Amino acid sequence: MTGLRARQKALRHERILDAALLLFRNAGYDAVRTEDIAAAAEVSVGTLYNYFENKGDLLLALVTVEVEEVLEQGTAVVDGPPPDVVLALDQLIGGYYDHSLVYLTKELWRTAMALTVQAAATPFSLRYTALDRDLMDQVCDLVSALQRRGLARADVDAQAMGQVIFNNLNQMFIEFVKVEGMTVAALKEGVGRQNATLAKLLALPAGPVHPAAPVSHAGDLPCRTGGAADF
Amino acid sequence: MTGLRARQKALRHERILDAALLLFRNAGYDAVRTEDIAAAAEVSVGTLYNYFENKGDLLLALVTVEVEEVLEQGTAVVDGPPPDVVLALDQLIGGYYDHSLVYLTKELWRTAMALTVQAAATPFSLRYTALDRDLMDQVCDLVSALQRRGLARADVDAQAMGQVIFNNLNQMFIEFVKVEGMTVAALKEGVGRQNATLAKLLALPAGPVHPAAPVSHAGDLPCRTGGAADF
DNA sequence: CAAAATTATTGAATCCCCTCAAGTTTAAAG
DNA sequence: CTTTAAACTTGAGGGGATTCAATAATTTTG
Repeated sequence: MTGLRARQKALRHERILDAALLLFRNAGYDAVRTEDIAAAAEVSVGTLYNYFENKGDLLLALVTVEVEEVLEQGTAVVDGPPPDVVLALDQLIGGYYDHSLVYLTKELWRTAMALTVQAAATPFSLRYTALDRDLMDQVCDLVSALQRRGLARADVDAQAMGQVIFNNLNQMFIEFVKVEGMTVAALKEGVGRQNATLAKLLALPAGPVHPAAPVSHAGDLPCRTGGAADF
Repeated sequence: MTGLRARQKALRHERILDAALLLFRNAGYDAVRTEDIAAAAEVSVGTLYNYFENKGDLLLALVTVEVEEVLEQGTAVVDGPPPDVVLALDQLIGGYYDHSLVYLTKELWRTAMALTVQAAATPFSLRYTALDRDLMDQVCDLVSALQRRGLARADVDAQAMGQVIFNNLNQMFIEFVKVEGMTVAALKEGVGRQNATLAKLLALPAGPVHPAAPVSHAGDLPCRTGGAADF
């Protein structure tokens, strides 16, 4: 069986995360002191910093759980999208948005997104950035899938289009969490209008397409986004 | 002539901003203490807080200057865009990007963008949000202008398309400032590829367009973005 | 099983942002 | 030119995140 030390470590780790989530949700990120979290988790402040780099990293650990679930949920849509560009985008992106407030509040999202922009390289900040990349790839994959099924123009760079769609939905989400009063429905409506505009352009031309310059697909491989870090 | 008090106030205000910019640029935002800024500006810490809400507000005051100049510079492109969608977008957006590192460093941009996401309602945070809105409107206006000149499909919602293009360029800028090693050229290349993809779809169809469902333009009025706050 | 080695925990001390009561300077009133 | 009022400046102190030297718990070794 696993050593005592390992078991205690896992227990403490979980107690800290649980305590942080509860306190953050109830009182808000800023109002919660590291001392409060430590007390609720029945450890000392020093121990808390043994498990997480800093207060922000603790929040990001919670956020990554949320994003992982969203990502998992999205695979179903990519694998079997509705037979329509608008519907497919609405379903994938709507799924993201619907899930976003299950664990976290807008205030926690604001703080988390702020942290990922500035915090250079804490473990969970890197993890979050990777997950963001995965989400973008998922959108790219959906565009590809729609093309393969003949539901969208094939002579379009699916990766570039996916990036645009993702960056837009991401930025719109930021606006959403910045405005306390805005509902998920309103967010969906705004993004829906933008996606409808793109979908219209992605629709197949009336006549049969002369297959000029179809973008190479590398078979059915999912499209991996060329990373900014590669530049 | 203006009273002594008013003159001293203006002087102090400027000294504080100058000192902050110099120190922030040289040492980085986090490494500079409010005490350092106060000392460099020859005021006390308390006075500094009489002029700005907090350390972040001081940075945002510097950022808004940058954005105001970018916005001003962009009007020329909207008023007389190059006769091609790709060129027009490259010129407007390239102008934004080229200007971005004149006063500020990537680190300062990261901090500033993080602040605008979380800081609900300090004076300069609101000011920055408004400027961001103006930038988005400028992109929308450019799309409109291209349509009016017959350079882009008229049956496209210019506002929605402008929002998408802006959100994308904005998000790409965030990625740019997150990666220290990435050059402006690399940023432009990435966004250029995305915009080229959109531009291709925006191009006029080969034959004469049957004017089905042209989006109403409300004359030549610039398009004001429906605000998130309106929901 | 006791001693040594390793790994974790602890909380007092440090650092920095920001506040506010007391003091100072400028302007207005008499 | 005083006196009074208004506006502004000041810096010590409060509060919270983070560190680290001392201490304790667990594991390994002989």
